[in-house]
Amino acid sequence: MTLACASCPVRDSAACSVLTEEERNALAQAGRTRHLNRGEMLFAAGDQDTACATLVAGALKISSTDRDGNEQILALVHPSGFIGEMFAPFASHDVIALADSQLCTFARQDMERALNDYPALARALLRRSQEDLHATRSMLELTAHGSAEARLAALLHDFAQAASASPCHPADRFDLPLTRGEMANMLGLTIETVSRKLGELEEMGAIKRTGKRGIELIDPALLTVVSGRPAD
Amino acid sequence: MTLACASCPVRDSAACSVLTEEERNALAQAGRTRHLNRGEMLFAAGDQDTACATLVAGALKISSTDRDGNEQILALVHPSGFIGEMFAPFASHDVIALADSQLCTFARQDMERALNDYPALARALLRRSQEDLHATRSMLELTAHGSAEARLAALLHDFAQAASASPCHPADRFDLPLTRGEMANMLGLTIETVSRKLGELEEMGAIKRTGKRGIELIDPALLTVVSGRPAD
DNA sequence: CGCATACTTGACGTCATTCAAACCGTGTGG
DNA sequence: CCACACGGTTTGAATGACGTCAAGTATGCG
Repeated sequence: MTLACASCPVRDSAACSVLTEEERNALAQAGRTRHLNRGEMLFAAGDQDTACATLVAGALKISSTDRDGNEQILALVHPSGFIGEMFAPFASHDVIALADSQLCTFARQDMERALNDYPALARALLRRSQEDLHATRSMLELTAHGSAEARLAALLHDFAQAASASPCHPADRFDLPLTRGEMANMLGLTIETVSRKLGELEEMGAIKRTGKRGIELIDPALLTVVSGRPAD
Repeated sequence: MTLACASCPVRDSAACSVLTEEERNALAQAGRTRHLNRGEMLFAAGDQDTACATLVAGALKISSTDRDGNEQILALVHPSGFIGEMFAPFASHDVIALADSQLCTFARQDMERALNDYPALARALLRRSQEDLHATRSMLELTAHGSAEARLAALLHDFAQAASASPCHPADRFDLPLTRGEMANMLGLTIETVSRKLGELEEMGAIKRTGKRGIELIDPALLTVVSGRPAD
């Protein structure tokens, strides 16, 4: 199935939004849409012919599995995000759908050609890559020095931002996009610790849990303080 | 002082190595060399007019400081490495010289122009950025799940690689480029823990310490096992 | 209803931190 | 030359945070 850019929900925010209409159409010739069900894998660490892709809808996780079989989530990918190993000979991490997802994929060689043909695309991807780098470094900052509570508070804060439409105001009510287990292994904690700290955050009046996944932000400022991160 | 690319020690490995002789000369017009003494800062988090730079000699650290004044080293930069905030309005981290260093700096607007004029440069920087992203993610992997011992072993392994001329064989003798304190705050540990674990690694026969900074790899394989990372 | 999956809660152990003291190499001044 | 102070490092003992193990509580689905 070829691409229907005209009706694409991320046509104005994805990397390809920097292209002219003409260029985009040309690129679209090489692309294919792909659907991934929750739990399905786009590619695995070690794969040699990894596709590149823009996420159109849904959510992905980038994760790695150590020798003991423990998974570690390294990053989440939201709609309009770009995935792809354009330079290394093989993928270093797994990419798996966290929810049913819609992708727009390109063969690696096509992507490489597009990078040569459309300099604006290379710049757009460079920008994204730098943003990803920042995000990853701020995770690193958190996991290296922060307590379990701080990590969880920061994660909740990030989710609140992602759940909100406006970029710099967190949503005051949202559903956790991850299970406890997924949060735990993203933060380098255990399920039990996540559960306990979530309870403590509720006790101290920062949040309120409704059901298993519903979160209401009672005191966003307190959450920010606990997280030890600079204010919004 | 303008640039002397002809005698540049990283002329074949830095980002600008993808340019033609002519393009490089044009870019060199905009560049300036700069010397930083150990401890001097290239720019600080929050700075608005950050320069871009290629490290020619020496070593830099990218670090951030939390509200309590604790520093956290997020990444090291080795010669031929590139630093620069080309897209965000201000720097998010400090960049400080770990050793006396030689840089080749460019004003941000000049760099932006070069990015437009030389598509190959944008691709080269994209590639670097992706590599940095991988490196940061593998640090993240380590600090999230790994024990103090594993983190230290991995760091030593990385140093051994960096100290060696050949890319995929670690040097069997090298000097630690960082103090205990710097290692500690890179790994999210305390000085004491680093010191103790270093002792334990020596006891178990993985390494031998000579003086305060000299390290000899007795059993590199053991080190890799302890680090929990995939083999070379 | 029965079973599975996700989550919560408690008791206990382990490992890194904290606090405190000693150690060592180096430079400075008497 | 020695005394001394200083930064970086090592070592020890006690505390505390998070992990582990194990039991118990929803919630959903056949």
